[in-house]
Amino acid sequence: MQKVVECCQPILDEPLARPEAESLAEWFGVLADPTRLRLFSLIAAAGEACAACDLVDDLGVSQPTVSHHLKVLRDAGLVDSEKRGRWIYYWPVPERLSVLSRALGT
Amino acid sequence: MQKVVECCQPILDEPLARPEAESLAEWFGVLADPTRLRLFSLIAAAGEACAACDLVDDLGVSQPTVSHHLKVLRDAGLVDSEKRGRWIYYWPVPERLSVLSRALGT
DNA sequence: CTCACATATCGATTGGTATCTATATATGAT
DNA sequence: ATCATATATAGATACCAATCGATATGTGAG
Repeated sequence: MQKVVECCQPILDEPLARPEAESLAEWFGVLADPTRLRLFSLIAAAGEACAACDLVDDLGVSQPTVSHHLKVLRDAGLVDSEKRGRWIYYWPVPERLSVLSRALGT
Repeated sequence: MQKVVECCQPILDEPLARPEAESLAEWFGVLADPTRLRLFSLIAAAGEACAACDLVDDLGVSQPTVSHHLKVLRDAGLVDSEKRGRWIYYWPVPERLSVLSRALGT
């Protein structure tokens, strides 16, 4: 997720080159886990959320697992976060979804 | 990919339930492989294509690997296919992408 | 200062999947 | 009928990612 390839032509339009395909596949991979999707959706629907406050209980997975998924989401730029006291709050970055949406052709 | 859950509310709108999350994640998983993305993109850009005719050479992976990915794409409903003589032709089913697009919120 | 708690990291396990080679199956051409 | 070729399957390998328990780290409360 480091090197950001300008992503991407709608995949229906012309054959994806290898680097673009790798970039896109990585992004879709972030969304290809049900726990992570629910985590993101919980954050997005709430507007913002913190792990201990809201997320661990709702998801039914362990705290380290939630922590891991939050890191993946943050690294992918799908959420942003801020530390407030002992808690870290997360909120969605919907522009990232738009990029994917566009690649899907809409 | 068997049981088709009515999919899905835009994931920004309200928390995804577990079954919907699993469904969506599975679809994104289909797109989360660079070889498979390029394969789909090649088919879509060409309008239609057959494996031996067009695909194996361009992708640089073995014939069984292409066959495997084509099966995944077909099972997911992202492509449809028809046998003509010795060849099997594939074409894209873009409506499937629209479903994902919509879940992403556009 | 100490304690409780929020979060991150570590190490291990496990399940899945992409890929290959080898081989089987199917089908049209000669 | 035989042969060449398109596709599928089988079995093996290798890698990656999700998860957990245990533990470390950081931070505010009292």
